[in-house]
Amino acid sequence: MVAVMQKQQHHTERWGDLLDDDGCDLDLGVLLPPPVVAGPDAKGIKKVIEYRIDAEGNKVKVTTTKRVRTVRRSKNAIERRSWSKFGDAAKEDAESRLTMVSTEEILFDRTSASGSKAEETKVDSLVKTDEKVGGLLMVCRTCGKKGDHWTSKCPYKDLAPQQGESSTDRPPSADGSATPGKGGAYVPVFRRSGADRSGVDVMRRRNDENSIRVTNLSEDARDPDLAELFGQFGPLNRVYVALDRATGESRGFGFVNFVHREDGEKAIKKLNGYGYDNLILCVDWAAPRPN
DNA sequence: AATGAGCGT
Repeated sequence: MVAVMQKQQHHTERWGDLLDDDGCDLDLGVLLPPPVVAGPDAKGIKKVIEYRIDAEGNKVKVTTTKRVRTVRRSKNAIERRSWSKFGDAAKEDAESRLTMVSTEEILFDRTSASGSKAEETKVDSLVKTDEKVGGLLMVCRTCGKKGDHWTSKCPYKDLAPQQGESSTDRPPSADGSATPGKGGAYVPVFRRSGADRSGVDVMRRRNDENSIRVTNLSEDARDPDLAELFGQFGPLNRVYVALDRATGESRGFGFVNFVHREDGEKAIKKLNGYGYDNLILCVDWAAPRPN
């Protein structure tokens, strides 16, 4: 709300006279009283009293009253202030070193990914050789099928026990073919005699379910940084910052897998929109990983 | 603006 409170007597000087040669109104400040600022008070009301010259050259007192936007922090932002420090800030005496003015010249150009054609061709031929050999040797350790798929591609691989567990249940048969059950029907490892059938410890599923995607990561945030930041909410299965394979630079996003989904929920609520390094994190559930 | 690796009988 701007109100012209009071017109004072007609000023004899004209705009042109008040301006210097460049048209700058440098002299105005001298001719007019300085503005007076009051508040904002408890209700956020701020008053400014200033003097101006209006279009007709009249000296005018202007009182401006407005409600000033109070600095409103999100509940999360307030709560974050009570967090214990992590990263560099956790180090003793770090406070004074965290923020500094750099005199370095900083270039923002990014080098393009390198990799020569010659190398690629070489790798290609190696892969072909491998496949020839692999075609003969490829026997899935989980289901015993030959020449069909690698162990890691086995449709039963998610049900396979952890390495070193119950693998002694059934030594490989003499002919080298692994683990067909009695009568020839396939018996998954976890159902074979002596195996723990509780389905709790033995079934090792790769848990990609509680996977969270973090984008807008700063260039120098790495796995341990994510682990530290997200680990505050609960145990993690995995932390991964996507790197450019050629340059090793961070691609600015990453993933975090929580053991418990609720912890993931909390992390998203608290960290989405959270400023980390110089950027505002974007945190949400990740889309399932493609094959 | 943006959705992840590698191991290899």
